[in-house]
Amino acid sequence: MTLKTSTIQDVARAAGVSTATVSRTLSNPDIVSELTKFRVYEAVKLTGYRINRAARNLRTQRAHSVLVLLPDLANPFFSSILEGISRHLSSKGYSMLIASTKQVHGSGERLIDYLDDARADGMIILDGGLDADVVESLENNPKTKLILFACEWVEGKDFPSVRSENGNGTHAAVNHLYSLGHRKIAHVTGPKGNVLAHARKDAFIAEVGALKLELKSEWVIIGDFSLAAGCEAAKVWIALDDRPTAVFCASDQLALGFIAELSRHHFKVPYDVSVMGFDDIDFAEQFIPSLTSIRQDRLLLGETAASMLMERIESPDGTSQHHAAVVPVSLIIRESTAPPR
Amino acid sequence: MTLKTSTIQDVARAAGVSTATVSRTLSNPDIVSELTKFRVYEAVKLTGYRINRAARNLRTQRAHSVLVLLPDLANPFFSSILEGISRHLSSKGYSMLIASTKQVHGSGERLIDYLDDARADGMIILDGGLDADVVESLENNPKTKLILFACEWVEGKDFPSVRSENGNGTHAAVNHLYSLGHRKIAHVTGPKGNVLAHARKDAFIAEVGALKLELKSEWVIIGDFSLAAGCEAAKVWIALDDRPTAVFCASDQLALGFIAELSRHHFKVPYDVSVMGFDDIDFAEQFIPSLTSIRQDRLLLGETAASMLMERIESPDGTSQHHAAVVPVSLIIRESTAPPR
DNA sequence: TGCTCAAGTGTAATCGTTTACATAAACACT
DNA sequence: AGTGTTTATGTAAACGATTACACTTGAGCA
Repeated sequence: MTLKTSTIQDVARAAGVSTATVSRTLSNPDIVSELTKFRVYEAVKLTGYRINRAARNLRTQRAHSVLVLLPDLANPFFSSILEGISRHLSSKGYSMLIASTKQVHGSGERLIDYLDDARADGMIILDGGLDADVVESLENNPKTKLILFACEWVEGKDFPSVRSENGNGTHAAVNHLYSLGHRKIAHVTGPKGNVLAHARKDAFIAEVGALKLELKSEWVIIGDFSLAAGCEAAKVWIALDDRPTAVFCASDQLALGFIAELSRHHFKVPYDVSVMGFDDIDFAEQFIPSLTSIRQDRLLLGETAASMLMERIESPDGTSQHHAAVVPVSLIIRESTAPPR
Repeated sequence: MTLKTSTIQDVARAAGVSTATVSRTLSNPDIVSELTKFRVYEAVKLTGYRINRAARNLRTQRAHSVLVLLPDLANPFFSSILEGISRHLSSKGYSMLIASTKQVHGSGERLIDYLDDARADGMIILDGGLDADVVESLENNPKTKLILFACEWVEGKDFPSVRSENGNGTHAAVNHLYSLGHRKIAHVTGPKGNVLAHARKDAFIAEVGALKLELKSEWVIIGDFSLAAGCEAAKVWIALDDRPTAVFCASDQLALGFIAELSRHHFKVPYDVSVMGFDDIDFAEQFIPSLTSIRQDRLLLGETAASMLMERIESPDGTSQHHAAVVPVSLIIRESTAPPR
């Protein structure tokens, strides 16, 4: 075990060739003769050579890594997306850097620094709720082409993005409830200002309109995607004079909180009211009752995001690049929805 | 918006000083005169200079980043730990690289490469279930001092580590059930071969022995930390002739699956049986019934791990380093436990 | 005055790669 | 033989920072 790791010079010496040849053998073997290749490989084995990435990164002007930005690291919703991103990146020899927008902001760092200081070649942002000035700084940077939004996006801005079919999902949800016989359907929304919340709410209202269903304004309950907001929404529902027979929640967490709170007040799902969510998180299946939901393919979403970004990183002049991708969702029917009483 | 980012040379020129002075101003301002400092800062502003990390990393022989290895990226259990790690790292100007042991292994890469090729200065491993040959390669590397296990660890090996008080937690759990009046207590374990599962099981058996409680061998049910295993364990419990009145599960997911399955068979928790978990994940509070559990402070665990590792990275010769840390746990009493009928 | 010392700055080597350019050998063709 | 082309390799200049060392001042002091 040598303490000093060996360099390309050591390999060159051991193989009796120049460093250029070693480098070529390792990164572009086709242009090197068989005999030389053999010698170099042997020398690599002998010396235990590992390429020094810092040196390569400096010389190639590439960090060989991508930054993923989450609104909040502690939110389990993102873990599968990360898995998808990571899979694609590591298959291309790239590493995945992670940070939370909150934290970066709090520490006085600027997001764009990651690109400007050559720490990352591109970034995937999973947070549509960035401050306007931050978004502007991202837009005006020369490397703005290397920024991609996944899952969420920024309304009115033209960043490349990958998202789930929020409209189609909402369509499927409302129609599922409709076809069960529900005619009075409520909606619990995500947080005000969140693009997903708005997209789903708008789609909900459009869909209910298309089916010519009654929709009282108090049947659209403002929430924030969390369990706690689901509990609050349940209290609101309970207090209604004219209660909808079905509730479509903008997230599974909302739906689970909703059901939990109802249960504390001795309402039974789906007997007293049908409830469904959006996302199909792991717990949706195990909850009692198990939750009808719209499944987002978070793994695919992550993989798509990574592959779109890699395409941009590797094609220098942005020719024929995909600008937006939409990942399909599917309706998963479980126990929490049933025909109205 | 210049396309080419400016270098330290540009700043030096703009400030009318040498690159050495610019570098000193930025990294060691105390030794530079006030006037020069002012000039350099102005020049930095003027040029929009951002340090190039690749160049610095090469010159300083530091990656200024740490690798965190998870067994499985899609497991939400780890997200708070990551948050804790990330907080500490970014406060020190370090970045967080993430990979999953599965994936690294699958791609034919070796874990130790991250250290050997200067991609990371150290690593935090959250997976005690590495293959023996992988562990050996980590042990025999000259940089082995820069590897730290968090949460889980490898039995019989002497890597630095941070973990929760698994013994104390188990003690608190069993005594909570005992003090409610339970005398027949079952345990659903984590997966065979997992260090946490073993630690908790051993502590459970010891504790039950200390209280001189009866313990039939079929009251220790082998699980694997998952919701699904919890369901299976419930079926086993139902089939017992002599059913324990309380069940201590080695994870919250197990406990929730256990309760869900019982409910499908019309058993009521805590009326028919008390159930508790370990971890205190977010859902524990919202589940119906809400779950009594042992809370692990995952944020603190992450922060502690990061700070121990940073200490090792920054002290070159390993003087007076902490080798192991234990993070306290606490008993959170909720609805899923009650006196036996 | 002459000497020492400290403070502040500049010069240039260095980190370990990649790659443009030069060179040399081998081959094909007239 | 002379020429052009291809293939394989070497030489050396980058990439953009940090830092050991040398140098220039001016102050302090006998």
